[in-house]
Amino acid sequence: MDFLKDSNYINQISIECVIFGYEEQTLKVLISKLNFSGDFYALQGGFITQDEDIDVAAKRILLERTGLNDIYLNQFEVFGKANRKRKEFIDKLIEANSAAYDKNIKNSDKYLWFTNRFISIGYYALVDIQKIHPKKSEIDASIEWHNVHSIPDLIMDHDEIFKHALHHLKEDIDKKFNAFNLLPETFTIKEVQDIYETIFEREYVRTNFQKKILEMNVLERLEKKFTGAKNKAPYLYKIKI
Amino acid sequence: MDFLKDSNYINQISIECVIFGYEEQTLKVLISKLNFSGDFYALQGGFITQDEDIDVAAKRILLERTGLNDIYLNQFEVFGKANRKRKEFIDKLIEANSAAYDKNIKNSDKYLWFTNRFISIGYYALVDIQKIHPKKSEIDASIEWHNVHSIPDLIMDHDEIFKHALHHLKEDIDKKFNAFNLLPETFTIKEVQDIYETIFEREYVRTNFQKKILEMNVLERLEKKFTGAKNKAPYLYKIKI
DNA sequence: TCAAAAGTGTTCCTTCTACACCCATGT
DNA sequence: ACATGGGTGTAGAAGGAACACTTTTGA
Repeated sequence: MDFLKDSNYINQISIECVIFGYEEQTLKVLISKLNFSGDFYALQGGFITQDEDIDVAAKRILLERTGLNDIYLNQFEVFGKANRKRKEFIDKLIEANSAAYDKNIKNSDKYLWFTNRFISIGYYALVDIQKIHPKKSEIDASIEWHNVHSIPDLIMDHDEIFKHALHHLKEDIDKKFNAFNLLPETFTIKEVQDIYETIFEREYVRTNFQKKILEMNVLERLEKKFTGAKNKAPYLYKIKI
Repeated sequence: MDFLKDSNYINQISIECVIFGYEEQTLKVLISKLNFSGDFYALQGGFITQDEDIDVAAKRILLERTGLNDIYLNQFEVFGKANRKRKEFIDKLIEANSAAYDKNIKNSDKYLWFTNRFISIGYYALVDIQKIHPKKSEIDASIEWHNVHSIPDLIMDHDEIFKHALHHLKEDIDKKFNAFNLLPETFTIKEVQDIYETIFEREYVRTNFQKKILEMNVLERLEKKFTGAKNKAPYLYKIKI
């Protein structure tokens, strides 16, 4: 936790990123297991330095965890209840790891900084799982993709933040044409349909779905994709610039 | 500006409220003229105390300015550019009011606190203009309703905040059925139509508009409203609980 | 009984949905 | 040739827009 020394973070504000990825008909979210005894799972969070736009801070956090710079990102909500403190969680963590900490930790600057009331700005990100190699931060024991339907209990109000992120994703997806960000640069309509069916947990009629997507007029048709399967090769598409 | 002494505000976070009202076919916004030489106009802002939910802080700010407690409120966006500082504005203000301040003000705690970088949480509120009597805060010279099409230049990025608020209002209005909050408890469909036509700057066919609103199924029909006009009395409606 | 505005019903047109049909591909 | 899945066209259903018609009110 020595990163506090070097940096010049704004007090009492954090960013929480809900990073969504898609793979094998499954919508997934990137969750860290913290590097302490006890099962502590968390979203990807971080802080904002004094000379950093909040959007830039969010991108930095994403870069640290995914290695990618140009990730699709959406600020969706601020979580600002007065009782939003890490105190309860940090105390539990210290208790579960009592061997590692001396008794005076609760008087330390770090402890006070961390257990203060925090306001969190929620972002959700959409990434192509194939393109990234999740990299744990210094406080993570591991960082892994979890099916959105089977995530572990998360610390603090991260469960709520996650649920709200998913809700906003569903609301935005047709308005902002952003589902394509879950796919590689080029993709077939079928792949888009799979994503929609996964996210909205319903089926779409193939032929109508095709029209709906193409009528959005945001895709550019490229060459055909020959997969070796014994059927007509589908066209590849990419997002129009 | 002595309020800083008493309170225990969170540093570097503020709330900015865009308060919309409706009157005489006009959408209006409540803007303060600050109590200093030079024409400084601003949205309704404030800070968050350490033990206060952000939504509660926004409500408190609204209560201070309008006297109303149960105002419709929507958090719509966070403004967090690194260069969001009041410094430029405060310096201009001090210059325009140099007689009132001694040379050392720029070393004062107040000056440092205020000119720091701030992250603002944007809320918009919808109120019935008839119900409130705008009350200026201690730094206001006056507080007045302005037609959204002719607001004065605002300080800092308040122009941008206002524009984004209006944009979000338009997006939300059908989704959240919130236009009714601009009206008294009971109202006629015609009054709702006037609001829609004002906000979206287009006309609606009366008969179809009536159906659209009633089919939302959020209104309860009450008795008729006899105005004395020589025409059929329209029904009054109120929002279903 | 007339003018003005509210409320209801009907027709027309656009859009969405379901499905039939044809096309390309590899075995 | 044929099984498989992609792409296009079309008829029917649903939803929205335009407008005619009826009702209510006060003069």
